[in-house]
Amino acid sequence: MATVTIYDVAAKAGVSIKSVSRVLNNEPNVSPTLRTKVEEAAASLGYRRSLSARSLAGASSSLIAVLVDADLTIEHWKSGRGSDYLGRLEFGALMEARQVDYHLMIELVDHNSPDLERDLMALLNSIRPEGVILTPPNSDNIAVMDVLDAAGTPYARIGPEAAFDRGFCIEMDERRAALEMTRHLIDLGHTRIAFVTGPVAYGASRRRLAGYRDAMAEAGLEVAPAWVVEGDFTFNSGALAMEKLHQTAPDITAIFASNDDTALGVLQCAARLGLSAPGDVAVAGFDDSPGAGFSTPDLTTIRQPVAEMAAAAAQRLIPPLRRLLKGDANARVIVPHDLIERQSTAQSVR
Amino acid sequence: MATVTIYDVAAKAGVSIKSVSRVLNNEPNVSPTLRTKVEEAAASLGYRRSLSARSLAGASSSLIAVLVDADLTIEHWKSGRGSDYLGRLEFGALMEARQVDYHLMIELVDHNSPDLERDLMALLNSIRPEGVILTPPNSDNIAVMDVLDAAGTPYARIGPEAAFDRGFCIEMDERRAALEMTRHLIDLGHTRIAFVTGPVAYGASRRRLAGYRDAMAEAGLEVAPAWVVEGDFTFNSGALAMEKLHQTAPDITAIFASNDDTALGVLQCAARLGLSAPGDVAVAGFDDSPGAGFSTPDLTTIRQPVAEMAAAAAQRLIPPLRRLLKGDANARVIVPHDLIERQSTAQSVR
DNA sequence: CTGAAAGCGCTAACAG
DNA sequence: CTGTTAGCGCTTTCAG
Repeated sequence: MATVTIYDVAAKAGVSIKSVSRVLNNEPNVSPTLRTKVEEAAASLGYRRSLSARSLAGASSSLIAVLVDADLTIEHWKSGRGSDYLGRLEFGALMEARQVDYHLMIELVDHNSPDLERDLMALLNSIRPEGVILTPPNSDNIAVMDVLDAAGTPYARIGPEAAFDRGFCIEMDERRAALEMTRHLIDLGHTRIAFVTGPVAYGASRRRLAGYRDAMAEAGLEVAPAWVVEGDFTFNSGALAMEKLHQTAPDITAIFASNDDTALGVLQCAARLGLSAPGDVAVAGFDDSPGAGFSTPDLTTIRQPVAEMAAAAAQRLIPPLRRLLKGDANARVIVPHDLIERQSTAQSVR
Repeated sequence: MATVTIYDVAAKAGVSIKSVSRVLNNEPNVSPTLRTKVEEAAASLGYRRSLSARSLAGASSSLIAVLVDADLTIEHWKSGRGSDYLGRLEFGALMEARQVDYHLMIELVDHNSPDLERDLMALLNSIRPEGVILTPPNSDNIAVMDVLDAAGTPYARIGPEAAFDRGFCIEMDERRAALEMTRHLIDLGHTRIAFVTGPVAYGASRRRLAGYRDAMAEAGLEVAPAWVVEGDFTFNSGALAMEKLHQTAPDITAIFASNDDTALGVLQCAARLGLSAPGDVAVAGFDDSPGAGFSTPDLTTIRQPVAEMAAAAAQRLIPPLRRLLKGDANARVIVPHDLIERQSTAQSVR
């Protein structure tokens, strides 16, 4: 396992190490002959540049760091609310990164740790990533962005809520998606459509609610106050909302919940109340979380394009990829979503 | 953003860089005074060693690579069968790694690419990880293990199927878990219990089936041939199995499916056939995938301790952590699982 | 117990 | 177009 170094390649090709370096980095001023010689030597030796040497010598570290929130992850488990969000995110970023030999490093941060800034600074100091991908809730963490800006490290924020002038913002149009889903229900013949919100503190909740209202207004449908019930993105809150709606607005024919967990709760409670879905009440969710496809009935929902968002982030953070984007590398990107139609909204209203 | 180097710390502490290095690496022969001085200087400067410099100078790279299969991930999405497996795995490894300032790198590999060996070798050459975590199906990829062995890079295999003498094997006792689940059904009063298998090619499938048979035998219950139906870990195969069982073995009172997706399919088909669960038929799954907690009824299942397995892997791969393990660092680890009792097996047989 | 010197593999600046 | 010379920040010799 003798390590193959640039010297070995240079020796084999009969040139200087600088020439090898030039070829490897696609620098100008290299004769085709030399290029060929070097490439052949490198290939035959199975040579690969050492990341650390490169990084130490001042070139790119070829590293993208993904900052994942520890608290949120733990909370998700405890509440039994896991998702493949992270897996999809990483995959999307990785598919881009691997093309140009970049690597992905996953780091845990506590978004409300008092040492956050010190820790983050230390992290940057120690691994020197070329770019950082911020996942919620760190996508909106001012302290994190400040440290990153101070370090001069570019960052992409997945699903940011505000301050859209900082970093690269990679989003989906949640308001629009909620509008489309509501419109979908209206097209199915529903007119009395209830909405279960998420926690008011979340911008996503507010945007989804706004989209619902947009669609209703657009169709000239009034929204009775009783139709909008507060939830908190959990299964339980969905069940409670269903119960409440059953009492205060029994004449509704469709319920649009702010996320899938909530919608699943609605579904379960409806069954308990003897209401069939979609027969008595159509139900729609948001996120396309795992499980949405396996409920009875399976859930009509909006698929968040997580992998695509991560890919867009990677394209903006990795210089060789950004160059390919040319002028399209806007700082704010809206990635298209999908409406996935399943059984929970299957038939039109009787 | 002037980078803080070991020289800055040495200057501030009034010692040589070698002394700083000694303190940082917990080397012997350091006077307490010196140690304190250095530690204070380092802390006040917010100093953090550069990973690349350390790695280049021949010390540990402080890197653990996680090899994730690209094909499998893509396939999971297409089939709508996402899970939080990867998220849990990374979290478990990260919680250990961060304690000793190790980092996690995620790499995609195609387990059946023809260039697998070349690519992997190049990867090792370029990032020089201290250890590698192999996730299925690469946990059993001989070619991968050969490359790793040749490079002298330690590796931990999550959920290996065979060749238990290679690398660190981190497993759960699937046979035992299946036995316990079956026993649980028997304790509930069931005697006619069906089993839906996974794909025969998977060792996990075979072990789960064996556990089922163990428990039945142990209770002196015979297994009618019609009770064991072949599935393939998908939702659809569960629905098909339920249909088949309804025709060929209508008198069964419980169904144990090899994984949650399959169990969810069973559940849905049962509902379609007018069978209530758990009233007419109790249903149990395996994996505790997201969604298992949100079905109607929610699913009794076995929780795979993925995070714990990853933690065990990290402990064995990261030298400073392994030292803490002392003699307990066996090459083969069985991590305890949990049986999660939910509504789908709620009441005992009528 | 402590320090000075050498060099890991690479790129950057400066020559030719 | 190509090569030489210094380092990057650290750990490892090897001397005190």
